[in-house]
Order: sequence, then structure tokens, then C-alpha cells
Amino acid sequence: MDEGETFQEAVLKLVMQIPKGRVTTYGRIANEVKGSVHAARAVGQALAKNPHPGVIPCHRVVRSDGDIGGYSQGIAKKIELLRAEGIEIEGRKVKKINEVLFQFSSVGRG
DNA sequence: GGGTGGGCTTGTA
DNA sequence: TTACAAGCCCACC
Repeated sequence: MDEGETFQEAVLKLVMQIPKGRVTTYGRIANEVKGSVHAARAVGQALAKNPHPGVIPCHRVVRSDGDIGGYSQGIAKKIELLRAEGIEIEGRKVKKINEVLFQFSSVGRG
């Protein structure tokens, strides 16, 4: 991440890169920003307090287990947003999470 | 300016 | 499936 950017900024920027119809996990972001999956807690904080709720698709971030986890506006809301993008939701978990999982290190990360 | 607690998590037993 | 422990950042006092 950029030195001039803070942890929160780095997290938000990564989430912004998530394309529609795709989702990622807190651990992935935490690994990209801090390199520690335990930082996922901090990632959630950054998303929960995202200063750009209209630019940061925090609803595209779910748990590593596929569970939606939580949402400041409400889990139900998060589910609707994901379904609106074409992502299937089973109860409180994302179906075929491995297929919609978006990887940051996929390309351009050399 | 310093110390403590909470949160949209993760992994193991 | 449930319960416990670890590490990280922000807000409050």
C-alpha cells in the first residue's frame, strides 16, 4: 500500500477494486494490507466506518467461510445488495463463494 | 500525550 | 457444532 495512505485507506482502495458480481474475504484484504489474516478485524472496522459508502462496496466483503458476517446497515441489506449483483445467497452464506471470490494477487501484483 | 476496550475475523480443539 | 485464543486498528477517557 502507499505510505501516504493509512490502513483504512488501503483497505477501502482494495475493496473499490472488487468488480461487480465478485466478493472477497476480510482475510484476503488483511493479507494485502498487513499480511496478517488476523488484521481482518481491523479491515471490518475500516469498512464499517468507510467514509465513502457509495464508493466502497463494503457489501462485497464476506467471511472466509462464505458467511456474510455483518453489516452496519444490516445483514439483510448486505444480502440484498449481493443478490442484486447476481451473487447467490444461502441463508446467511454466499453460495459458490470460491467462484465469486475476487483475488487481488491475481494479476498486476509482480 | 498515554492507556484501555470493542469490532462487518480467523483457525484449532 | 460449539467454545476459546490471537492480533490489528480506531475511538474514548
